[in-house]
Amino acid sequence: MLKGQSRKELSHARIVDVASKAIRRAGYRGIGVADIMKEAGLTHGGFYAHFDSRDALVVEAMAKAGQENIASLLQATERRLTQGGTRFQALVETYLNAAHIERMEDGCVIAALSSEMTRQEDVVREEARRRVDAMVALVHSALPDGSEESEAAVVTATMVGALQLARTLGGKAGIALLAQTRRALIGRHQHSTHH
Amino acid sequence: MLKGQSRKELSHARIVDVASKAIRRAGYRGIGVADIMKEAGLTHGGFYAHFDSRDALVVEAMAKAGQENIASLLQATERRLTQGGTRFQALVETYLNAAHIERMEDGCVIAALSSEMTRQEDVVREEARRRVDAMVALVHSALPDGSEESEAAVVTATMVGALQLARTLGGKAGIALLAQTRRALIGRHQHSTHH
DNA sequence: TGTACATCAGTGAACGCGCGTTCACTGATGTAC
DNA sequence: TGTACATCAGTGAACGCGCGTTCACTGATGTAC
Repeated sequence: MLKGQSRKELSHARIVDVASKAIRRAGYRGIGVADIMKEAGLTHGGFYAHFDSRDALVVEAMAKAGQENIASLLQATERRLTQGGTRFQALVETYLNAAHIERMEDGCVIAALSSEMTRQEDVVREEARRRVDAMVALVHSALPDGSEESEAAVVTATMVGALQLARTLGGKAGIALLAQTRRALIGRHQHSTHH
Repeated sequence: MLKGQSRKELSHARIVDVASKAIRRAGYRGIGVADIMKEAGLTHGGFYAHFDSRDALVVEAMAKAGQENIASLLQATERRLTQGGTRFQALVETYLNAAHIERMEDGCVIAALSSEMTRQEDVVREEARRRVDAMVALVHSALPDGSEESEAAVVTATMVGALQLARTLGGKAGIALLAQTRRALIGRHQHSTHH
């Protein structure tokens, strides 16, 4: 057997992938072990050969979701950059895009889960913290050189909060909130190149 | 019987009060009907004489929590105003106070539940929308005359997002994020009196 | 003022269901010789 | 190359538990006369 990944590793990756979408769509407790296994083409009995507990899967699923988020934000930002504007502007326009209101399962894991994070077991909370740190670092990297990390944290909080409220409001009000938040963030940071 | 509230009304109010704290502490699904009734000094069997369903209680609990939030923000803002500063500054300093990180059960119902709101049944989502609208209106009323409601919505999103991330980060990082967000919001809006 | 009855608020057992977890087993894959 | 055996990944029934909801019943409160 010389394949890059064993059969078990492939199954494992499929389960984590399904779970990373499930927790974003339905929340930490919104989908059960049996459903996740089924969606991954397996039966629930085999679950504990892959994970010590449901929470162990949740941790891996959050990590996967966060890494996907960062990768696709970087990629979309790069694409948008070719159309002019600053890197920060491109990031904000990608994250606060109206399309991000729907398809939560492919969206930001922090926006999907943040108000539930403090209520999770320690291992899960720790991963949540890592996700927030990684997102802040990404925003920081898009801000002009010399910007403070704390500034990136405020921007992150604004984007996450706006996306959540836009989802709750829904419809035109939601889209309008995202648009207004984009304008506010971009307007505010366009002159900050001389930091 | 000439009391202002009947025995049943008193029980009802107690149940709603317990639930309004429970959902903020533990989330929409974090506490069961039986526990809520017990905490209100009753047994679970009587629940359905008060509410058509668990969700019906959740709606009332959210409304209660939101009204309490607004009342106590107004009160605390007023108190802080006597020490100088603008009304907006007083509101931001109240909401983004380090004390708000803990004691979630007495804190902002939106920050406690926002990422779960989109996943609830319609009646609950509708109440969630009302809570967001009410909070935006409160922020709007604290901004200088002539400010746009959309500006208030962005501020609300920023405060809610910052509080959630601060809770997730915890410790010094959380407190620092709140402080930084306070500074950002207040600095940005202190010159906007001439709107 | 007292008795008889009706209504009301709450009790506690029971229901059906879904969930996380365990475990004895099976069929497929890989290894020894 | 072929046979015998060991390991591995996954199966499916079963467990204990907690939850929302229902319901027959009880004790207290209020009303009629």
